[in-house]
Parts: sequence; C-alpha cells; structure tokens
Amino acid sequence: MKTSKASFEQAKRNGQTNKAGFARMRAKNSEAGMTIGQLAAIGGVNVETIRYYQREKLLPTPKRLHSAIRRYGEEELKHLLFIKRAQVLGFSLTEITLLLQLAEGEHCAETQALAEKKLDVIKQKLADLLAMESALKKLISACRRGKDGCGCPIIDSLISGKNNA
Amino acid sequence: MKTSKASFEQAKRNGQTNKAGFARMRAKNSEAGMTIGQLAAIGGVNVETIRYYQREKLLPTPKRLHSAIRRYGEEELKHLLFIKRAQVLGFSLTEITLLLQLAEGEHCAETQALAEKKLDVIKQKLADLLAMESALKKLISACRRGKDGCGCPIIDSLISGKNNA
DNA sequence: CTTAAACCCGTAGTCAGCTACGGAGTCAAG
DNA sequence: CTTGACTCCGTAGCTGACTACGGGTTTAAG
Repeated sequence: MKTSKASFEQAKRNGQTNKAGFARMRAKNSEAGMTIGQLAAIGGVNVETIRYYQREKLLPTPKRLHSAIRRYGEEELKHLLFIKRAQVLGFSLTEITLLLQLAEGEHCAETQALAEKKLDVIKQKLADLLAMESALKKLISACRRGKDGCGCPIIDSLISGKNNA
Repeated sequence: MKTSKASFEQAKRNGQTNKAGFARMRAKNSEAGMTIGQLAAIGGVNVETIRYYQREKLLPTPKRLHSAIRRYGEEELKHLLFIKRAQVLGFSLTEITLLLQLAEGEHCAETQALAEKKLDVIKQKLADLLAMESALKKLISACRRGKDGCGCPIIDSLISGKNNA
C-alpha cells in the first residue's frame, strides 16, 4: 500500500483545473486552439495522461494543420473533463470509451441497453452514498456532543450499511 | 487496456454473495463461526482477497482457538461488506483503513475532521451522480422516442456535465 | 488410515491507469 | 541564430488492488 509522493499530485487533484499553469505557459500560441500542455493544465491532468488517453482511443489525436504541433479545442477539453467526471463516478476507462461511442449516436439499441444498465448502477451508488452520508453525519454530530469520549456507536450503522437513519 | 478474462470474475461481481458456495462447502464446521472459505463465499470475494486485506490491516486476523484453523464471525463479515461497499463508492483501501479506525472511536478530533472531509467528497459525488443520472435518463427516453435515428444530443449535456436538466 | 477438500503462509505475477524518461524536433523571444 | 520552453513519440517503470501458485498442514468423511 505505502504512502504516496503527494505534493505535486495533490495540487493536481485538488485544484483540478489549472488556468494559472495555462497562463504561465509560454507556448506556441500563434495558431488557434491550445497545445497539449495547455489542455493538460486546464484539464488538471498531465500531458502524459492525455497522450495515454489518445493511445487508448479515449481522446482523438487531432490532425496537425500548418504546423508540426497539434491543436486542441473546446471539444477535446469537454471530452477530457467528461472522462474525469465519469471516472470519479466509478466508470472504468473501457466503459467510458463505450459511453463516448454512444455520443456518436450509432447503434441505438445497444446504446440504450448500456445506458439503462449504467443507470441502475448509478441508482445503487446513490443509495449507498446517501446511507454513508447519513452515517457520517451521525458520527460527526455524536462526536460534537462529546458522548463520553466518543464511543461513536454510529460507526455500527456505517459498518452494517443500508440506511437505517 | 485489453479485455479481461470475464466469466468467473463476472459471476463474482454480479452475484456478490454466494451462499450456494457456502452451502456446497464441506468445511471444518465443528467449531463456531465460519472458516475463511465460507467468509469469502458469503462476502462474494475470494480467499486470497481476504488474506490480502489481513496483510494490509483492513481485516483482523482472528486468534485460533482450539484448532489450527481460524474462525470468523458476523463482525468480520460486516467489516468485509463495509470494505466492499466503500470501495464501490470510490474510497481507496487506504481511506477505508482510516474509516475503519474511526470505528475504534479514539482520537475524536481527527476523526471528526476526517469524517467531515469525507462528507464533502460524498456530497460532491452525489451531485455528480445525480447529474449523470438525469443525463442518462434523457438519453434513454430520447432514444425511445425514435428521434430521427438517435442523434442523441443529450450526450452533449452529459459531456458538458453539471445538471442542466 | 487414507484421502481429498480446505486451510495456512509466503512469494510472485497480473491488470488498469498512469507517470517518467530520453532523444529528437519545433518555434517564439532575445 | 541560438536558446530554452515546449512538443512528439516510444518505451519502460510505478502503484493499487488483487490473483495465482505451491508446498505443507488439518480435518471430516469414508
């Protein structure tokens, strides 16, 4: 398990997007659109991650126009942010690839089936999260009330799961 | 990325718990409580995973009583299920370890701080999940309505995130 | 008393998802 | 026309969370 290297990583994770980094960046700005570095800064990931996503077909690798350097627009940024959001929600990159394919609009039936399955998963997660939320709230308020040294029996409800608030 | 081996895995993931496996199991049942194999079957994980959790201090390794074989009770099962639920909700094993430590009830101040931080995370996830849920619902019903071959502009809202339902 | 299913424990391998490295090319600014 | 921040691309390494392997031990059942 070990403990991670933190700092830089943390900054990335917390700040999420990094327009400062974008501004500070003295990049090849003559053309329209962003460079990969700028996209990464705004999207709150690092360049290598974007390249990785491109290899895995999660993001398109844009054509280069007049220059040797590729340009990225709003479209790509949206894609990137979508990927990140979906990940937080527990979708794997493979699943996200599928979701993004849905966006192309082909294969309506499969699309629907997948979407419905995902919807179930999401509903289950919502229920679990709500249960967890109420358990944590109880824990916090019990702690606040002193409760003979914080025996915190609320944790039981957390451990036994299922909303018994 | 690659495609996984599926079948067995899938069964595990879908069925979650496996009392059939438990029943089928001709295990060392003279003593009270379950054996590790039974715990695994009921918990819907495999034995190796439980041992792994023990090494990582997520689960206690119970003392052996009269026999060379360790026995597990409700307590351990609850722990195990809690771990699994928390994982689905996006907590890492490290975080889950912390959550479980809270259950011991010591260190009230830190406990509270951690719990409050977790609560924020959970609230954010709830919001994201709700947004995704509504986006998916739209997608599904749009598909159902035919919508000139499923152009599915709903995906846009999914991609641009934030609930604009 | 044997047998075979389960157990024990240690170590090694796997897979997803990054992250780092290194050498070569590009290009805006000085 | 050099410099240095940034790009490109390929390959290698890392981390978290398992999963498998293998040799030895226990124990319920026949």
